[in-house]
Amino acid sequence: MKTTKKLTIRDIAGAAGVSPATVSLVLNGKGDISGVTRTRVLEAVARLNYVPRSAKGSGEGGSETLRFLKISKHGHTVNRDHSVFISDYIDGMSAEAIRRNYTLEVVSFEGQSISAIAESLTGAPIRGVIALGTELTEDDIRLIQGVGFPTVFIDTFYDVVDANFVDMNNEDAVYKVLSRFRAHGFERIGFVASHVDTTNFRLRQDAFFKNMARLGLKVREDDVLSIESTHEGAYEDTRMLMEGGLDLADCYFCTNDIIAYGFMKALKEFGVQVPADVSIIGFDNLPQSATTEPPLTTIEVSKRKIGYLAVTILDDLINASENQPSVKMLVGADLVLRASDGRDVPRPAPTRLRVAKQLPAE
Amino acid sequence: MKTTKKLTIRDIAGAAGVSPATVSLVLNGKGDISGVTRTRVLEAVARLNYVPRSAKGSGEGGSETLRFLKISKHGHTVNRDHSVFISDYIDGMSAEAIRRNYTLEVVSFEGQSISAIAESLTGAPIRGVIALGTELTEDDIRLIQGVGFPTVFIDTFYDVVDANFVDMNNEDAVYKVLSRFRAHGFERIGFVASHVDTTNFRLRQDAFFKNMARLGLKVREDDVLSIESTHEGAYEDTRMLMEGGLDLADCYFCTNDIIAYGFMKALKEFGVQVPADVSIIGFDNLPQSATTEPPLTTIEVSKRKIGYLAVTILDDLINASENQPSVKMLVGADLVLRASDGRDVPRPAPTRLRVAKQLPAE
DNA sequence: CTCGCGCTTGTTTACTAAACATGGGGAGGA
DNA sequence: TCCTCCCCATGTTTAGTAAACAAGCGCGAG
Repeated sequence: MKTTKKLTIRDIAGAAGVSPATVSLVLNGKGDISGVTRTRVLEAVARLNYVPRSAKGSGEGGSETLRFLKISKHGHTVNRDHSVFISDYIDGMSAEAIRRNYTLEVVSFEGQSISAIAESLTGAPIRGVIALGTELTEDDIRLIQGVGFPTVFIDTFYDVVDANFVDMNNEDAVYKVLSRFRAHGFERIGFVASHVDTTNFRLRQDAFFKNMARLGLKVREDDVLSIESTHEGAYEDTRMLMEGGLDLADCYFCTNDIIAYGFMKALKEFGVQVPADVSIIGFDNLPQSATTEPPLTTIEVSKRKIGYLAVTILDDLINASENQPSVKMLVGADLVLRASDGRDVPRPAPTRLRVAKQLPAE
Repeated sequence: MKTTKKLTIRDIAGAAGVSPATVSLVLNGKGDISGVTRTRVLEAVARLNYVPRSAKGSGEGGSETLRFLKISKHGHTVNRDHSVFISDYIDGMSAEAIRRNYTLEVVSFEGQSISAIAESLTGAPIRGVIALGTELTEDDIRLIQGVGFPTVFIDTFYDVVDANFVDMNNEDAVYKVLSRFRAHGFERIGFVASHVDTTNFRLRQDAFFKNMARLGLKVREDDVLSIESTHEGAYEDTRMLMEGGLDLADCYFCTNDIIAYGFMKALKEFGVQVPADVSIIGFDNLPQSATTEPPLTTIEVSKRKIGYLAVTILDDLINASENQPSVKMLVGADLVLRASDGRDVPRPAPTRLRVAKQLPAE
């Protein structure tokens, strides 16, 4: 007879209302267990403070663990405003990690040096690393990869760096934005850049110029603005620009949604109507973009897909029997149409003649 | 009441002594079914001559077939000289298709119009398409994709086209070539382009200029040559250039190995020593490159990996429950060092002063 | 104290119950 | 007679368990 002191998996099963086999499957991340049942089991484990009989000190399942490094060097882009997309990345990674019998652990770094981060990996009981590369430089990436674990970087992309990347396809996304503006017949297409230098912001700006050329559109130098990337900073910088007598373009593509919110807020205070006076398209489709005034047309990136593909590529690296060529993946994005880009609200600017262009098939 | 004439899966289940769900799993190759049980079910199916209600006339297993379109529009690059890399693509695709329970069928097209190719797909009993995109234009790609099957294009890559691609990373590969030449201290780095316009050739040429700039190297306009892309054509064109008094650069990166063979053969006939007088690096690592005189330093692309990844992405598309963002993948490559690039054979050109540059870590 | 055996604990395999999705057939209406 | 719509039969999928299996712990005997 077991004592009342020593818990077994059968006690957890009874407490959770499932079979012992199900508890085992949950604890080992195997089988097809629904989220509801999994939660119930894990709650029973926590409540009863169950420790498996064969538990190792702390190496529980460690040899099959993937570590996600959530790295925020300066917090300008990896911050609470963007926690929803970090969460989407994690959802995508977690689902696929579980499917492939890995445990995904998440380790956050805020302000730590990259060498400290690299050092935290040394000797860690993990099989591979997925690193959030938003705020990482090329050298950062080489340093993390130099630790020697199979590694995939997400939310960043560098040419000629021999590493594995999964990132959004900024170029294709910006092409969709600018095609949209061109379809509206806008001639002065502006861009709101960010003071902060991250890879994706830079890629987006490069894509702006490249696609303007590709679409046969001219860029006016003073239609390219640069403002702070926090909501408050974007708002203040835009106010200052407006106070400085900014001559508005027909429309602006903003580097990301946070910048677009601040930009729109300041425009509103100066009596500028969006999209009647100036159209705006953002990038990220944060949840708030559906509820801004007006709701923001924006680019939706499938962050879950990025997370999923990162685990796919990482698993290949882990299981490869020989040296693998690096793989760089770009995940496409969709334009989410809302009110801010001006489709249904004609621009009431009688002092300016708009030349109708041939509209691409839409 | 069902008649004795019309069998259902429930009759088979009864006859085999299993549940209808198990019969379904057996017939669809899913689930974890033991060999004993599977045999029992299949015997009952055969004995009772069961035909599923939704059976198509000749579609036995056909719905799980992937079709590889081997498309040669003009044969300048998709030809016998390159059959080894087509074969590598197929090997990679085939192994992964089998692993995912697909049949890979290969259909060759030589000189046919793209609309005829698209038409051959209409109504075909297949689940998805992988198309060799080497000689395809953007419009070709849109036409094939317009048929409506899940489709992945390999050996090509287009920005802003909303399609799925798996291609070699030309930019990273060319960076390795030029880094190598720079490491040798070469100042006049030449490029041998191809008369034929395919995406990869164009990407390779773009990458040449881009990486020369990135590495702080100057391009001399007359060091960029353009010759025919067949072995014979490359040889003749080079002979003509030499007869026209070509002033040779220190080294040349050739668009592909076939071009490099013809180029080297003609140089040899004019008494030019490779790599003593001029160094050469090719691209593709065809088997012959190991046995040329001298053996050719070249770029090795893992074509099997490309084939493998194409099936991976295609399977995701086929199984997706909702519209998927396009995915564009670039597979890295390795520089295969042989004799042709001049590492161990100093250039005996006393009439020209070579300025030593600081060598990057190698 | 050590060794061997039996039993407990946890895991895995292979199947099914039940829910879900699809399409065929029948009935009704034009 | 033909066409359309709705319902139900058929087949598939999801998620859980029974039962078999594997490993190791604990207890008893020498």
